[in-house]
Amino acid sequence: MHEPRRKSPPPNQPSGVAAAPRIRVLLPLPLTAGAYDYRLPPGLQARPGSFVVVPLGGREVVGVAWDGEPDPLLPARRLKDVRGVLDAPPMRESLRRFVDWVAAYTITPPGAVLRMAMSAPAALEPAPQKAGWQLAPEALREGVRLTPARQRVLDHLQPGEVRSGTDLAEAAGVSAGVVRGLADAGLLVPGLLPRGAAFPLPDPEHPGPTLGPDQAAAAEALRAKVMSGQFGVTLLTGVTGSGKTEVYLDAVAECLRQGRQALVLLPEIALSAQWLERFRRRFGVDPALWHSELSSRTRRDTWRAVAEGAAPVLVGARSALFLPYPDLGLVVVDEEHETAFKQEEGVIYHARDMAVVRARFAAAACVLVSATPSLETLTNAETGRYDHLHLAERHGSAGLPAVEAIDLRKDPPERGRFLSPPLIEAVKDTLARGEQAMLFLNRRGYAPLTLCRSCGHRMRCPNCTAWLVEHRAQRRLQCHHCGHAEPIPAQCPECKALGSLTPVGPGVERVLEEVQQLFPDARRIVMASDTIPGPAAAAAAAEAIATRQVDLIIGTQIVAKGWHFPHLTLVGVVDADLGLAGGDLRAAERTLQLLHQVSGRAGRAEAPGKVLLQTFSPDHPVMRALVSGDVAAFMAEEAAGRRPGHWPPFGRLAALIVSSEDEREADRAARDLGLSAPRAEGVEVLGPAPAPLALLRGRHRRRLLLKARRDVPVQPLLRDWLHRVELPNSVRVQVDVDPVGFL
DNA sequence: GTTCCCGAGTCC
DNA sequence: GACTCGGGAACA
Repeated sequence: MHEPRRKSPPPNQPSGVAAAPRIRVLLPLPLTAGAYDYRLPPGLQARPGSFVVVPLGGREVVGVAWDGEPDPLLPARRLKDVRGVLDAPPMRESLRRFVDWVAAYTITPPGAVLRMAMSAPAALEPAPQKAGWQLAPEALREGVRLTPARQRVLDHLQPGEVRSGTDLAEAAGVSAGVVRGLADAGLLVPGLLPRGAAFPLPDPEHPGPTLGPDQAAAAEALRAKVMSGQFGVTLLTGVTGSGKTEVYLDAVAECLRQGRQALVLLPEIALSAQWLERFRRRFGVDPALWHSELSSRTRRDTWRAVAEGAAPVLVGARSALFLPYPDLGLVVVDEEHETAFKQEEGVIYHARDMAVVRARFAAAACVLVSATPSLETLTNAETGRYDHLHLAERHGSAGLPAVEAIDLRKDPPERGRFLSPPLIEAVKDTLARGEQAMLFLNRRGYAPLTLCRSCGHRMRCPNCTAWLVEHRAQRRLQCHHCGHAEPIPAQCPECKALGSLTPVGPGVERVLEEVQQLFPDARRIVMASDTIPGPAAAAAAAEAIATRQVDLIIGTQIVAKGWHFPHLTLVGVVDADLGLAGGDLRAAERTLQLLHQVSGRAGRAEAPGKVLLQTFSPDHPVMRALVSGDVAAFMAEEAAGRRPGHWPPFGRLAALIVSSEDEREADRAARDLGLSAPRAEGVEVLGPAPAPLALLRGRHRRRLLLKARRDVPVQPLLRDWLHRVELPNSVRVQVDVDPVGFL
């Protein structure tokens, strides 16, 4: 660990008559009191945003000089001195205001939010300088005879220029040994590499793909938004395959011309190999990336490059919202309806909503992109808060796939099987034509439930309210909510019957097994989070499919992400009803979005696509909307259902999750919270009730739901409420403002 | 009497 | 989040 370079106060400064000024310092810790006050000793300069080193308890912590007035009532003897000011670009006002805003909105200590904005502490240290090679002085090189390889190396260096050995060897097309040899001969001498040149600059004028007429019109409108230099939100919609990405990349280009930075948020950055390929085609280089799996070194370099403005385009997961862009001009949220944008742990926030706020404080344009926008965003577009651009047609020659429902009551699969005769026929035809087919089932593993045939015992997780899922490849039963896994027992743990445990229901592994029997000659690939663990595997799978090394794709929801598989013409949804059960407010909306997205994988090139939905309720509004393609009508119906009860987006929700390892304590705490629930006009508290996962990772969970009219600010109510109730320390209360999903 | 471990409280 | 403090358990 390096000692950060910083300015320290000069020693033995005579203490003058005037008291040293005080400043507020926010520390990246979940301190409920917020910023602390410190004395700024003479000789140190700090303004809001400066990164400062301060004592806390017995240690030193890096924090940020914050806005606002220090508390004059705090006695001077309780104050400590700022120890130093770091030589790093100060945190901008737009980011400081964002941190405060997110903290207030999510009811989190501001320090906990600041921690997300200081996620690469090493970046605050000065960049270590790396060594490279430069030309030796002219005199030393005179009269030396050179091999062509050596000459090429020297030709790739300007006088005074420093390049790294590997970079130089690669540019000259020689081995590293040639560079080494030149150095040994004294023709190259060591030098220090310039800092911060790690990110190649995307070129907005790089020739990109040609846009179709309505793409061009939408791009023009977005460019105008960026050029205005003002905050504004635009919803960009269009059917899958209409080329929305190319349209917003054009806005990114405009942002670059303006000299500002652009941020693109993707729901699953690990699966975005094909997206990156499109970026490269448009700009000639790779963008800077940000996600949780970056190495600490890349993390540090990227954070610093962003802070210095050296990474003009950043593509990342939700945490990229908290990077220190000096002048953010555009924020794009692609697949804005995706629930992956909701952070469910720690600081609980929705990155799509926070992206809008981030853009507002930065005076940036914000673009929300989706083929199936959330009802929230759609409603904002309809009321005029957001502008709306729509691409009506698929780009190029591709048409929309034909969607049909297979009524499983009329066409049931064989006993113990999951593919119905019409779906099997369709797959057979597709393969016979030499085209690719995909079977979609949003369930990992072999079977979601394991049951004892003699006593009816069901294998469940000891830590969670969930069935254990059989994973046949590993011969284990796994819990998908905690880390629990156990071998498949030979006998029933309850009645001790031997060989009585039976898998019930399908998972992708079981569909694979069925497909192996039905189409033994088809080349198959399973795409699920456990078979595609990272970006490299995702890229390899996409490549194998695009180059027709695969005939049949069996996958969970990861196949729904924006892939472009030109030879895929049939998509079969094994269980279209999955996800509709359960009391979730958005179950129907989310199922529609997911199935629409999966359907969009079919027929993206010349050959027309076909989608078959296996369902027990072909008359369900979701199935009807998918078959007719009239998503707008479905969303209108959905809105009509939510408006009267003031359900989101026509009202506000906040969930309190009370949890404890002790079930009775959880119950008591939940009851106490229920008894002191806020009573106000337009506010209603539902519960307490067991949370849908009543037991999760060994904690018993109860849930209360606060529902309020749209015009009621819920944060003051929530803060008051939590203040009023004394709870034992073993009980944890999580506040989830605007909850999505059922956790 | 000594050591170790955990939960609670504090940090300006 | 990291540190200290203090009480109680476990040991000699």
